[in-house]
Amino acid sequence: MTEKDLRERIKEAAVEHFNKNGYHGTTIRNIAKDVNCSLPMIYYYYKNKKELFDEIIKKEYFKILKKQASLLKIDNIIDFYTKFIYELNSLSNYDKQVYRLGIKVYLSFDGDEELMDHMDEWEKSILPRHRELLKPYTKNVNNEEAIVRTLVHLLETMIVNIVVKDRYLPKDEIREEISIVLQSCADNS
Amino acid sequence: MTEKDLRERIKEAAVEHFNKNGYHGTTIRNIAKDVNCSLPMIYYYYKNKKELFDEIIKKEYFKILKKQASLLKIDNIIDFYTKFIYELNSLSNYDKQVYRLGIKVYLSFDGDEELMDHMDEWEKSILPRHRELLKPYTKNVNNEEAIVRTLVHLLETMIVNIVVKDRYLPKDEIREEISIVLQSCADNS
DNA sequence: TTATAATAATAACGAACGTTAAGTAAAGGA
DNA sequence: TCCTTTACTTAACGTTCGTTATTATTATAA
Repeated sequence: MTEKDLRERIKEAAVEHFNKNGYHGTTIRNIAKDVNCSLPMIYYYYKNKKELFDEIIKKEYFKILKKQASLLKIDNIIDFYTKFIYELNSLSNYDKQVYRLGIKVYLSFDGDEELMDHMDEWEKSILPRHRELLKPYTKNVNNEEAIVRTLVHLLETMIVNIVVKDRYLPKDEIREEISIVLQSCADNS
Repeated sequence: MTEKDLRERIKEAAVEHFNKNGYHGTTIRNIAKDVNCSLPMIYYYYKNKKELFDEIIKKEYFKILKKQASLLKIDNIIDFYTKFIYELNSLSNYDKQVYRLGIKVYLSFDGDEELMDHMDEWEKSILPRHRELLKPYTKNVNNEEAIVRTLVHLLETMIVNIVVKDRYLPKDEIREEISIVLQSCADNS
């Protein structure tokens, strides 16, 4: 009911609606009804519908990505990646929905080109980051690049399964799959 | 201009619009403008917007999936999966867009629950089908299930890359990644 | 030729959309 | 006390949406 409160509640309801019905399927009226406020209050806190959507992607989504990326404490590389994926399972419902929305924009299923460009920047940093992480373990291997690519591809699918399809992935299944890809260099760890 | 023609042209324009703007972002008026016909002509051939969308998914999308699935002519398993993915690159533009739309529904990014259920049926058949395909090659291996799962996950990402993100995946990159996952049982081939 | 069916367009319907103008209620500082 | 700012509502705006009633044109078959 008080100041900051309502603004936040609007954003949370917006995430839910954008998630369920997409940008065009979401109406300001439905959001207002959900948070039990009048329609113009949304325009009181956000310039318009697009700004509300953009704030969710640009602030909330990237906040989650960066938090995930800062989890770096590696001893065993397979443990690390297993944990990296497994912890997505226990993301809060809100974070999961924001993540889902972000993936939707990333796959150009929603949002606009400007947001897409924003994401491309991030994506370009993914492969090099994992290559760096894996460097100590791939130095005795001749297909380093392919292994990094395969791993990143595998991680992507698991992320989609957990976040987008909202499935629970057991820790040992995650570990098994990562091990299969990294088995050729895991001996060096 | 003649009978069957217009109906088909409407569907093709619809695929493009649903793809670009989602179900709610697509308007009958825009489709009509694209095919250069009057607005009610779309209602002449399709009951309403939803039926137009449903026909694309239920008929066109599954047609593509089934065509893909019938490609079974295996001698070498890695060759087979490489070809299976590689040929997605040369899908026609229309087929690619339909495929993309289907994935969108499959990820519950568009469409409704009824369509989702339709897809779940199909998805349940995927893992067993690949397990069957791989059976001759995994009999001397103790983690058969994990390998099948990993492979299917990897295939999914590659499909998304080609069809959804519209990227070209070179044949040798595809083969490399599949080989990494299947290396433990490829010796038996 | 005439009747019938298929293919098309014009114009409009009510409903819902994003957005805003105008005003109210409460709170805080001068 | 009065004034300004903040938080909020009612009511409406212009537009666009999905959809349809009505009518015109063309093709086919009798």
